Amino acid sequence: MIQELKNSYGHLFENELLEEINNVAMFKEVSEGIELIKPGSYIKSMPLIISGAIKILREDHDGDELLLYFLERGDTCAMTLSCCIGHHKSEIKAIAETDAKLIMIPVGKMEEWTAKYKSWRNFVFESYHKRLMEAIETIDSIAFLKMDERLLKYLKDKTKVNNENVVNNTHQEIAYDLHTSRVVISRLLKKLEVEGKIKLNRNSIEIINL
Amino acid sequence: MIQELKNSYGHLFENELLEEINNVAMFKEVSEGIELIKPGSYIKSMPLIISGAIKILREDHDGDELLLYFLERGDTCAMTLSCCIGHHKSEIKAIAETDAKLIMIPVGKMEEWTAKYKSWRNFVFESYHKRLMEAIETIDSIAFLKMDERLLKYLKDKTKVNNENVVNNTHQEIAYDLHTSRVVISRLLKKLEVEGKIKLNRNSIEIINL
DNA sequence: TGGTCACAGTAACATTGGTTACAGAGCTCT
DNA sequence: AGAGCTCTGTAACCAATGTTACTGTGACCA
Repeated sequence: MIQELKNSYGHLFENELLEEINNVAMFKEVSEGIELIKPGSYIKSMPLIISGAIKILREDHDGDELLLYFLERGDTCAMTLSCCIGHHKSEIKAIAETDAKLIMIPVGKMEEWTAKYKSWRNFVFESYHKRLMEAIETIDSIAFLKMDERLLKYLKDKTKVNNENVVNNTHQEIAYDLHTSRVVISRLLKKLEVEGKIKLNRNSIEIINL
Repeated sequence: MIQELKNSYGHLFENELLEEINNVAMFKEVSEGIELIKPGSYIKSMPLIISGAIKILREDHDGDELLLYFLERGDTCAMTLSCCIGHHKSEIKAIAETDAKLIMIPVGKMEEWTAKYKSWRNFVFESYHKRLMEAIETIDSIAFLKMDERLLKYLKDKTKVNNENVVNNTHQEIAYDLHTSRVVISRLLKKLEVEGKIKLNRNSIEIINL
């Protein structure tokens, strides 16, 4: 584990902290589609992402959902952070977007490291900042963009986190993430295909030129 | 200053920290409508709110804006926090919603106190958590609610932070906060008046029963 | 090979929200 | 009182998005 840890977090943490993490943390591999966090649950450990991507969703009382953002290598979940520290319930849902490798850190250590390591404090603050900015960026998208622009942004984000130019999703799945209906997505995707920006196939979308 | 500080933050911080704050911080009074933070600016001190309310807005490239949330007594600005610590630019706009009293803490002390005082760390983390939750609540509103419900929520929030059952705003001002048009707001307000929930006057809205 | 199923395409329509235009009402200043 | 201003009410219309319903098609399986 120590090697993977160093690859992803070596530039952030001093050796002593890396050692500590290596001693107490648990390595975890998850497959695409696995639900990592359920809304309303309490969380006992905090994930550092080594590889892969996690998608973070918000769910309303009717079970409607909306994609908030993706987490990637070097990221951690700010919601988990504050749940661990403040002992709040999770307010979000996390699903493995791809197969992913995680390092799970027990809650107890976090408070201790926050006092002890400046690099850890910086990491935690930086994580909060990034997540807050992502949430605000999501607000921008919903408030200021029309659905066609949101869809474009979605496709771009997807290709980025998946690191390939094919999006393997049905129109219905995309509709859930953007909190709209399947028909709307089909309509807009068709338009993008006519414009030559994408190529539509069953269960997948090939990105030509966004 | 020390007395007002103790009234608002005495339950959060130990005496030693309160003393330190008292020594280095600057007391500041602002009038309603004053712009405290401009988007794109760098921030050199962090405000603790003693009284009054601050409204936090997001602005897009065209100057369109959207209300994110209000800050009240006991709150601080998470954006300022991360700007100070991470030396990022401000991504938001802050305007005094009412006359307000603030205590301004110089950036330099924050890092120091984070290492030194557990209560300060908790305060900072708790602030981040609250702001992240407020941002997500805003996402909920935009994504899941229709304009009439958003307007209702807005009126409720307003009466809460202003602590009175009259909202002193024009329809145009409300429209800006909710990022819609004046006509839409007038239309919906009229509907609420017909339903007996509010009473409309020039430049103000009396809340009867939301 | 035919049945079944999930997925995608499309039309027709409903609803919400945004736009334009104009009239009237209240305030302020002279 | 009258001019000029801002604010509000309302109608008519338009655009974007959501809904319903139906069709076709590829994939898979018995």
